[in-house]
Formats: sequence, structure tokens, C-alpha cells
Amino acid sequence: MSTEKKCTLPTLEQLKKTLQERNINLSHQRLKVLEYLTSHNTHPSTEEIYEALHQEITTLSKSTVYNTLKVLVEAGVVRELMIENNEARYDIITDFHGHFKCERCGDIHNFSIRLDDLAYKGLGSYLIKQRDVYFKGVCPDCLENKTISQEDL
Amino acid sequence: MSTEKKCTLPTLEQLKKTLQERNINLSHQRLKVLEYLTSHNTHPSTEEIYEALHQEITTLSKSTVYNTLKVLVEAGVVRELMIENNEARYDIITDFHGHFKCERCGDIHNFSIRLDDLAYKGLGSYLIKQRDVYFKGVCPDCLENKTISQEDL
DNA sequence: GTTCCTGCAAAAGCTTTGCAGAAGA
DNA sequence: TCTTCTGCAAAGCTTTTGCAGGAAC
Repeated sequence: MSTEKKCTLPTLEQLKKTLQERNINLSHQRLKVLEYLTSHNTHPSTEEIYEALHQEITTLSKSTVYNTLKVLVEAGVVRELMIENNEARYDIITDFHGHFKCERCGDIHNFSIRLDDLAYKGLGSYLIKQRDVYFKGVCPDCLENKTISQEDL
Repeated sequence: MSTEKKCTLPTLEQLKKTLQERNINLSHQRLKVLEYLTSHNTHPSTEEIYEALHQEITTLSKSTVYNTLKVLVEAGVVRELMIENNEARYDIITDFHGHFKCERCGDIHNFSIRLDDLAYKGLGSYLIKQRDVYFKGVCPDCLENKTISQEDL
């Protein structure tokens, strides 16, 4: 199993088509969440999505955002990231790739990673359904903006 | 950077020595938590550790377990796993290795994995301080005990 | 005696649930 | 009409915080 793929940002049209094929209603709220995720490829949290959409849909409730994200994740069009223990993050790119979280600015960046069969041993008889690779540290921008402190090394 | 290492279970004596070197008091409660982690290499949660130790130390509070685990993680002798969003798990083996969580029985198994420089691209100027590899699926025991259901594939 | 640690209680934060009303087919 | 979705409120869970009493050196 080789898992090198291009990470492609799906278009809203592609997403809508996929959801329709799976008989998932494309309500106004759900479309807005999808739209936000495609236009903000920054792995937003539920809170961020809610805050942004609440601006224009003042009646939107956080429950709906939670419900919608759950539906989208189960439909396979959105990936839930558990890179931080206190907050789920969401990624519209579902192709396999790694995630790096900067401990200073909090941003999450994508990186490509290849995991060949040879790279991991001892899982021969396991059924692997999901793979997450999370790195943490300091991103180049934050490294430039401050001298590397002792605790960083 | 090649990161293939043996995953060795440290002895209680080694751990005590390391903590003493870092001027961390080895209180009764802390020793008990350490002892539990070395004798139960099953990536227990805070709750599991608390429940087990509470049997013999009836006055033990959950805050102390939380505090102790935090101290041990910061001292570098325990690794915090965020493989599940609603619950932290703790691993006394701090050498780099992957974790597989079975969605049926909930067990977490270790596996060895090698991440060469060549395997991931685009992180050249990042300062990487922590790497987590989490796989999810069904473990061999659970696969044997039940016919593979449609949703597993 | 001073510092650090423990444990109780309360609070905080994210997520889920229940239910009634609204929207959509 | 009938099903699905939304949104408010409340509850559930893990984790953190504040503080007083206690232990250790």
C-alpha cells in the first residue's frame, strides 16, 4: 500500500454532488458551513466556524454547527482533526496528509507524508481505517519572529 | 534524521533516578502513579489510574492524579496521547512509536514506525518538537471474534 | 519556618442530548 | 402530510483553578 496522493481542495460543486449522491439534504446552514470550509482552508474549530457564520446568519445556533460538522464527517467529505485535546478542528481536504501545529501561533499546516508498508511493522493483521499524523513545534514564521528560546531546544 | 528506536519499558528505578535529577519530589502519590504506569502498559486514562489507585489510597483525589500526570509529562518521563478527543491517555514508553486504537475494544496497541526525512516534505524550516502517529481501526482479536461487517470496509 | 504537595469544591470549556417548532419534499 | 432539520436550553464530561490544610526538608 502506497499512500502518496495529491492533496486537492475540492470545489463546492464537487462536494454538493457527493452529498446529494448520499441523500444528504443541502440546507442553507449546511451549505454555508461547506462554503466556509472550502474558502478557509485553515482547519477551523467549531467555534471559529460558528462565529464567522453567526455574523450573517444571526439565528444560527452552535448545535447546528455541531450537527452539520458531524453529518459532513460521517459523509466522508470533511476530516475531523484531534490534534488538540480540547478542541476539534475540521479539514475539507480528506486525502491523506500530515498536520503540523505551531505551538506559538496555533496555526495548523499541511504537509505531505508517505507511509509505505515497510515503514510500519506489526500491523499485518490489523484492519486500518484511519491514519493521523500530527507533528507539533514552531513554524518558520514564528521562528523568524523570535530568537529561539532555551525551552524550544 | 532516522527515528527507528527500540521501545523499552523503563524500570521504576530508572524513572525515580530521572525524576530526582530533575528535582521532582517523589511523593507517595507520585510513586504510585509511576508504579501503575510501569506495571500497566495499556495506555490508561486519568480515570483508570484514579480508580485503580483509589482502591488502596482511599483519600486520593482526582486532582492529584491530574497534577501528577502533568508533572510527569513535563518532566519527560510520560507521554500524553490525544488519540481520543474526550480523554487523555498516558504512556510510560517515551521512545517514538505509533499507536493503534481499536474502535471495538478500545485497546491501544503500540507499533514501530519509521519516518525518514524523505518520507515527509515541506517541513524543512520547521522546528519539530513532537510527532504523533495515530492509527484507528479494528485489532486482530476483534476481527476474529466477529464477521467483518459492511461498515468496516 | 518555608516551600511544595494534596485534596475538596467549584468553575470552565467543549460536546451531546431532548424537545418543540420550522422548513422542506 | 410526513420527514428532516434547526435552535434553544440543559446536561454530561474531562480538565483546570482556588484555596486551605498538611507534609516534607
